[in-house]
Amino acid sequence: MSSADHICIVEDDTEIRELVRTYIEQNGFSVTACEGATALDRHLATGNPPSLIILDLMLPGEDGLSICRRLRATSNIPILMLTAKAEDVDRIVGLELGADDYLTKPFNPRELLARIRAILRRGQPPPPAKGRIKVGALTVDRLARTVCDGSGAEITLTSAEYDLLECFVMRPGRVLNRDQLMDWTRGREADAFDRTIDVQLSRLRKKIEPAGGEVFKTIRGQGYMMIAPVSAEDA
Amino acid sequence: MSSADHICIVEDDTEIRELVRTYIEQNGFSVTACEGATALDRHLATGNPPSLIILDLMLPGEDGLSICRRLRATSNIPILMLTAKAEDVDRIVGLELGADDYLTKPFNPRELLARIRAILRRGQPPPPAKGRIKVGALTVDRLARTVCDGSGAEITLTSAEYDLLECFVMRPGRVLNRDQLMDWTRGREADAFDRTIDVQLSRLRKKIEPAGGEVFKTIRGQGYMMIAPVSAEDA
DNA sequence: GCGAACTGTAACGTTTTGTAACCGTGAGAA
DNA sequence: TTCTCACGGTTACAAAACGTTACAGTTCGC
Repeated sequence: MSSADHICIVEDDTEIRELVRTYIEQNGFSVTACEGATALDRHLATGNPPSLIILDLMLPGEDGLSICRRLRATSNIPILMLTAKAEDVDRIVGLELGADDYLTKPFNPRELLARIRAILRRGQPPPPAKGRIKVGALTVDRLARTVCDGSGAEITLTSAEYDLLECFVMRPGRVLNRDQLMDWTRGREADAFDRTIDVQLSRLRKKIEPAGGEVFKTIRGQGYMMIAPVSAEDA
Repeated sequence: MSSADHICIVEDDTEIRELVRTYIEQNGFSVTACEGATALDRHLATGNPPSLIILDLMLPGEDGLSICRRLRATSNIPILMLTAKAEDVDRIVGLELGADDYLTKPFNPRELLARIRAILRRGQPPPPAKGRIKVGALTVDRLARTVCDGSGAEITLTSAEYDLLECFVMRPGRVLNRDQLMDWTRGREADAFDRTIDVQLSRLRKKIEPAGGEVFKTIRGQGYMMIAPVSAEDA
């Protein structure tokens, strides 16, 4: 989640709206507050889409359900629904319409923040556990355990190299430390001066970065992160 | 994916269970909803295996990880795991216990449907059925215990070679270690420095890979995996 | 009993991997 | 700024795992 994440809140009750705005601004997000559908549309029309929309269910004029349905027809911006009553119908309908999460009022602001973060962390839907995944210019096939470059030619990786790559592919955009990587690839702890992961990552880089551009970023003192954009390949 | 695809959902929370059931039924699947491991086992015992099992990670009694591991010992039915916490994803993907995909709650039903379809489209593991099975360019006839290449010409395998091949055909996409293979083909344990399986697999490769392309992948330190796509041959 | 085919064991060559060593780089201190 | 030092990148080498071949024991049909 970048520090510049922008959140849009659509809520008619001024008090709640400003409360939420203040709270999440204090926590490092930039916020646009909208009173209703019209203001939201105006904001979206600026061509600067938010990372997340918080949408009240009950609104004068066009209600949250309708807005949600309308947004979903054209966009995938995550939506967090607010509902006044914890009625099953609302939950069902809300989720069916494509909201990513919901919260019933009154809610704890920290709960709200936690859910915002959870949604943003999920970010783009995680890659499928099996099947083909695009990583920058590369294509990773989890069934065949192979990697191909942009032209479709296979890049031959050893078992250990592939295992390491897969760790990152399954957790894009996260910093993974050496202990975790050791655990996932070898199933054992890394002792203090173990450089195994560094060496393997060096070997992996040498093979795939000529074809895939910069794939890994080293986070000094912490570990490594895959920065190439990841998406499920649609057949 | 046939229109009669049957899906089994194992989830203790009644609300989510029924929500999912309703949603995927509306989208053309038939559904069996199970409250826990016991109900699932009962359903599987009917001898009418589902095309896919949706499995909640957190269950009272036997949990999802355990069920998944247990199912994988004997079957290839695709499994989609549901987890409440993003951290659990590490357990699912890290522990390699054979789930085909996963989704974190709360999830968007459209996302769920997309993943169900993706898994079924991959058409992963076909029935451990008798009859003819296509393995990449090859055709394996389990009744006659024969293998033919793309042109229909028979590739003569010895008995041990065929047995070994069949182990993989019955469990495509899974890593099989030497102990398992030894047990299934010879019915005995492999002792520490037994290279029997390696030699047989080498002989098998030499015979079938010229005709079938790359069929087996060596997973260093673990065993072998069949990566050629497998499907039941339609008559 | 004989020969051919099959299979397990041992041996040898190749590839992969962990360890150690060396060097470059960047961040913080002086 | 320069110095220092911890950290990470890379290479070299030895050990481990794997692929393959040769050979000898076994089985099976005749």
